[in-house]
Amino acid sequence: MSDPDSHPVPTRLDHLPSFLLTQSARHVHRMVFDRLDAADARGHHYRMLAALDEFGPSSQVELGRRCGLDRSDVAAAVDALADRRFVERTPDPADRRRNIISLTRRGRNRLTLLDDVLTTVQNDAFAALDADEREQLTAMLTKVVDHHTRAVHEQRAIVHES
Amino acid sequence: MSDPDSHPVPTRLDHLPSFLLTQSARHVHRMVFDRLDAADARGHHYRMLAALDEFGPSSQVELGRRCGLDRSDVAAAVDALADRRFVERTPDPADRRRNIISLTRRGRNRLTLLDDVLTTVQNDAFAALDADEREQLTAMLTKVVDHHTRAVHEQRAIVHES
DNA sequence: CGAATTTCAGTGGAACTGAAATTT
DNA sequence: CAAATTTCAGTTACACTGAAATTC
Repeated sequence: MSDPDSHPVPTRLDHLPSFLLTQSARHVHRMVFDRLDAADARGHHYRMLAALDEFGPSSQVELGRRCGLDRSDVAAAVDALADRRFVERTPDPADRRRNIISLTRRGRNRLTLLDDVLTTVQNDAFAALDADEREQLTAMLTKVVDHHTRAVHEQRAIVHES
Repeated sequence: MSDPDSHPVPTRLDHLPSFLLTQSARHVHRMVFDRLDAADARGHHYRMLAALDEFGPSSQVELGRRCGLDRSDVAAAVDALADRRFVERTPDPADRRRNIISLTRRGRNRLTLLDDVLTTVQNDAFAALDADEREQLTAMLTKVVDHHTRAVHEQRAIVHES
């Protein structure tokens, strides 16, 4: 009671995957956030730059889907990156509803810098795990994410059939 | 382009543990949230009831530490549970700064109900993993969480030494 | 005095909803 | 007409900060 460091977690929670997942995500997210913040960046900045680098110029919805950003938040995120000349936003001549977002040279350099930041923070955030364990972890988290993504697809397919 | 279901994730992110962790936590959290919402509950309600059930009556800070709730959010959470008679808040006669939070019989029943909800949703949220994989996952997430918790302790110890 | 507990007011990132305007 | 894209205004759960009041 008098020891401020004694706060055992209820075993019920201690064995609850969803709780462990939420807690660890919180810790890791905070570390990532702090490091990116020190570099004047946000998590979705890195994600968007990475998506543009790998898949080339794309529309905003496409970009949002690729890096797990809500349709409605892409606009502001692109604004922030365009303000600093990391990306360019140009109207699509072939479909005038769309904007085409493309990576600039500055954006590519920025991505390289953030790559370093992210690599470093992974080592700190997952210092408790050795290389094997990290691979196991990513493998299982990948399964979880894929399963959910597939579920969303099926849901959408049902809607489309109606 | 025309296929709305084609939104591959950049491989850079696909292999980034922090990204996978955040994404899966988001999916799982949403499922848990929805089920609990249907039962008129929040995640921290379950956590608090579980902590009270396992460790017995405790102060609010203690409760917060045990279930990962910020000191400042415990008050409102206790309010919500006390309003529905799931917990009782009584001043501690031995230390009048403290409130003692204790589980009521209704609270215990509530916990039983939420136990069912949580067990069910785990099966859905982690349906992509078999029993072995789930154990591996929880084992590794436990390591990650413990490591971070320990880091926080050390930080506090340093502050205390000054 | 310092330290701990409760409490409140407020901040801020993040995910999301709904809807309007434009274009296909 | 319906459907897709961008955009904006607003909501909400959540984690957190800072500070006041009380008590040890």
